Amino acid sequence: MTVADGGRKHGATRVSLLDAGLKLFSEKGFDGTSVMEIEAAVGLKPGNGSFYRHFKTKEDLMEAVVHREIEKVRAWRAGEIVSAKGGVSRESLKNGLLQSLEGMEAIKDLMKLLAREYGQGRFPELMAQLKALLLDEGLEAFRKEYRDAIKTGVLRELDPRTLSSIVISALVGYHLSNMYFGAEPGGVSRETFASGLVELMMNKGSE
Amino acid sequence: MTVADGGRKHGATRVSLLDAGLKLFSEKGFDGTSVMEIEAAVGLKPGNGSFYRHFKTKEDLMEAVVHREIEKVRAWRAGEIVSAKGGVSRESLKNGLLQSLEGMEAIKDLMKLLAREYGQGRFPELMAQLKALLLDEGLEAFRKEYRDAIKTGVLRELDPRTLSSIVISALVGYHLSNMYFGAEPGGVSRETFASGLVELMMNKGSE
DNA sequence: GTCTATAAGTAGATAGAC
DNA sequence: GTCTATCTACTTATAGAC
Repeated sequence: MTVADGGRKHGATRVSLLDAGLKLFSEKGFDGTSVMEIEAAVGLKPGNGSFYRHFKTKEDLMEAVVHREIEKVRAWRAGEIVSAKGGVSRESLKNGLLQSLEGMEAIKDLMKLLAREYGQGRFPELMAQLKALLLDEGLEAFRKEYRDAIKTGVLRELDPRTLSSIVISALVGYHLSNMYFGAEPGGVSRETFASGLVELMMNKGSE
Repeated sequence: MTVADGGRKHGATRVSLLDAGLKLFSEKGFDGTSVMEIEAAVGLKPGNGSFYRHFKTKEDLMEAVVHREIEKVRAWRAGEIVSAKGGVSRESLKNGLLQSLEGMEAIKDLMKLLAREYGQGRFPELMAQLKALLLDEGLEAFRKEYRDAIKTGVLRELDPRTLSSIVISALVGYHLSNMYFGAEPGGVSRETFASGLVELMMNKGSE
């Protein structure tokens, strides 16, 4: 047990419990998931409290689950700072949007968890962290990218903050609709959605 | 008890229970809300089961709550079919968007409830109804409105279905961000958001 | 229509054998 | 690190007095 990993305990069962926790909490909610179910999901005899050899409480598991997912997102973000140098094009914009949608897809369960538990008053610090990570940081990244592109006349003349807000809202809305209802809004595919959004963002003559 | 109201029972306590149910279920979830809490919220002595003189089960209250809210939405929609005749303008578009945002604001609790309980497997018919009401019908209304405006060259040349999907996704994303995080995405006000979105939708020279 | 009282079940959590 | 057994608290729901 090193200092660097903050006292993380190893063990396959612990990892399985984290996996099962993420899945069950996001599907059925924190309250809706019993420790018995979690035990059963990882092959432990349910109702015997073997769970408590790995986590102090159910809340404890919740925190560990979210922290692990947050680290995953941070790692993904770190490898993602490529930021198309050499100007903004239809293709680079579209790719950026699709990448964001894929990023959200990758943390589907985390987003579901957030949507389900946020505002309940429980885990306030955890949820604040998630909000900053998913909304604030994402918005800031878009804003920077669009600011310059607007100056060059490639993108429509619009306050970069407003444009970023619209774009990220559209992406989040599209993703959530997919996530919750299992269907693309209006049957519009990811590709078409991204292309259409790029079309709206760009000035007509621009390439 | 008339036939027309489907056997609705009158009584102030029942109405209070519906109000408290909507509030508590949307805030803390169905599982996270106990019958005791609901009783306490309406001034009944908690834990004595007086609740059960009004509703057969807790599930029963949930269904009654959602049905009442659905009726509210339908009534609101019915009075809403004004649909700016005489062409689409910047102002009429913006007003339409703002009206949609206000509509979502008005059913905030219902949307929160939907987000929290949908996909949990419980109340599947109820949730399917909500989805159709909020997403499908809203999208169809937008699509019809935009179809003609695109033909006249006022709006950008884009498949009406795609445009509707983008617009409704943006509105939903913006609203959810407000709802969950208590802050406008990027600090962009409703007015600015709607204006910006209209700007993106319209052709540059159009009025 | 609200109260007292309570039944029956299930939740989170612990002690200790193996 | 999993199992048996159990404690305590809380939940939904009911029976019956007023």
